Order: sequence, then C-alpha cells, then structure tokens
Amino acid sequence: MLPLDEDTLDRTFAALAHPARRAILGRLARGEVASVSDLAEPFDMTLVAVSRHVKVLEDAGLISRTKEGRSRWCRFEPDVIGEARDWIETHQRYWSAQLDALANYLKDGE
Amino acid sequence: MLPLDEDTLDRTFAALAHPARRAILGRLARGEVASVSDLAEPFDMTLVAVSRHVKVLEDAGLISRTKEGRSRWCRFEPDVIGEARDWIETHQRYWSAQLDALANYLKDGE
DNA sequence: TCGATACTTAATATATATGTTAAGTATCGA
DNA sequence: TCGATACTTAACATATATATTAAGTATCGA
Repeated sequence: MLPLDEDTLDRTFAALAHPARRAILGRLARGEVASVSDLAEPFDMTLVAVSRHVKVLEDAGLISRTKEGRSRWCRFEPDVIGEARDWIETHQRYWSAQLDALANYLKDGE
Repeated sequence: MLPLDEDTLDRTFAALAHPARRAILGRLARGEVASVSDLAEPFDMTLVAVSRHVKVLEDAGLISRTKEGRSRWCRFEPDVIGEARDWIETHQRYWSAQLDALANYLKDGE
C-alpha cells in the first residue's frame, strides 16, 4: 500500500471538496485527455479560475499535465485517489470490526 | 445507493481534508463513544477549536452527538463516508473501463 | 514578423477556515 | 445555592480559498 502521508491526504480531500474539481476529475477519469480550455468550456467561470482548479488537482497528484505547443493536455492519474479510498476503507473496516466485536459480545452474553 | 448530492460531497470531503478531523473520526470509527473533552485531550489545541472540528464532522453527517448531562457523546455515523467512497469507486471504475476499452482496441488492431 | 491562440502570473476583492481568548449556558455535586 | 465542570457562542486575528480583470509568455499560422 502507498504511504498515506497526512499532507497528501489533506491536499487530496481538499481537492475533492469542490464541485468544479470533481466534475473536471470525472471527465478525465472517463479517459478523456483534455486541454485546460476544453475543461473550462462547460463552466460559467473564467479560464483563469478553471486553470487554477486544474492546478489544485495537479498539486494533489490527481492529474498530470504535458505541454504540447500552446496546449496543456491533462490526464487522470489513478494512484492518489486510491490513497484517499484506502483511508476511507481502512476506517470503514475498523467500524465493521467493532460491530462484529459487539455482536460477539452480545451473543456470548446470552 | 444513496443520493450523492453535491453539497454533501462538498462538506464530506472538506471535513476529511483536516488532519485533526481525520484523527477524531478515526478514533470514533474504532467504536469509541467519546465526549468532546475526550476527543480534545491528545491535541495541542484549545477545547473550543476541537469543539468546532467536531461540529464540522457533525454538520457533514459523519458523526452524531447526544447530550447527556454536561457531556456530549460523539459517535461515528457510517453512512456518509460510504457516499464519499462510492464517489471515488465510481470514478475508479470509469477509469478501469477506459483501460479495458483501450486494451481491446489495441488487441483488435493487431 | 505579427496578430491570434492558449495558456500562466499578478494584482485585487471577498468569503471561508482555523485558531485564539472571553463570556455565556447548562448541569453536577457539596 | 454556589463553585466547578463541560461545553457553546461571541468577538477577534490571520491564513487560505475562490473568483475577477489585466498583463505577461510561448507558440502557431499566415
């Protein structure tokens, strides 16, 4: 499993906390490789604003960008979101284990 | 599956973006039912600050509180974090499907 | 080379987040 | 009833987030 360091989790969850960034990530997760302008098109927001949302996603490691001519092609990077999912799953497992322990306790108490 | 409305996801991911809140949630996910003072104890932070972190978690629906005498007992609520996990899993699945489609395309092109 | 394109960076405004201390409320226990 | 306990709310300071417009940089295409 990946390191799951706190700063990465901070940046990842913070990046996922904005609906525009989730929408952008959603497009890229479908396999699309899109320029910043492409990504900006559906939004009622300036290109500058979208460009910064894209940078937040990139800084979190959720996407990568490659410059080609005037365009920056953005693509989904699957590793980091897996870390966020791992964090959640781990804690859901703690919770399940606790429920199981409680069930056993109640059963033994019969 | 639950509704997955945008505002809930905003609040949930934002709540998970702070290390103190993840630590608090982690404790509660292990089955502990703790007062605000209990939760504040390990932190180098005032009780007021912790009290507000707890409120952020409660407003997101990640935990619940019941008042009993002077104490507020906090407990983990497992539903909302499942919504966050669902969002991530759905997008990971889109990505996997895209990879599969690419593999098929390459195979057919042989 | 020169104007259009696809951005990023700078400057700015405003809102939200995160912390503090001080003060308020409700409950307990003597 | 009165002081201690377990908070929350208010007031405040500061940092970060999110948006804007204006200006800068790099590249393309005629």
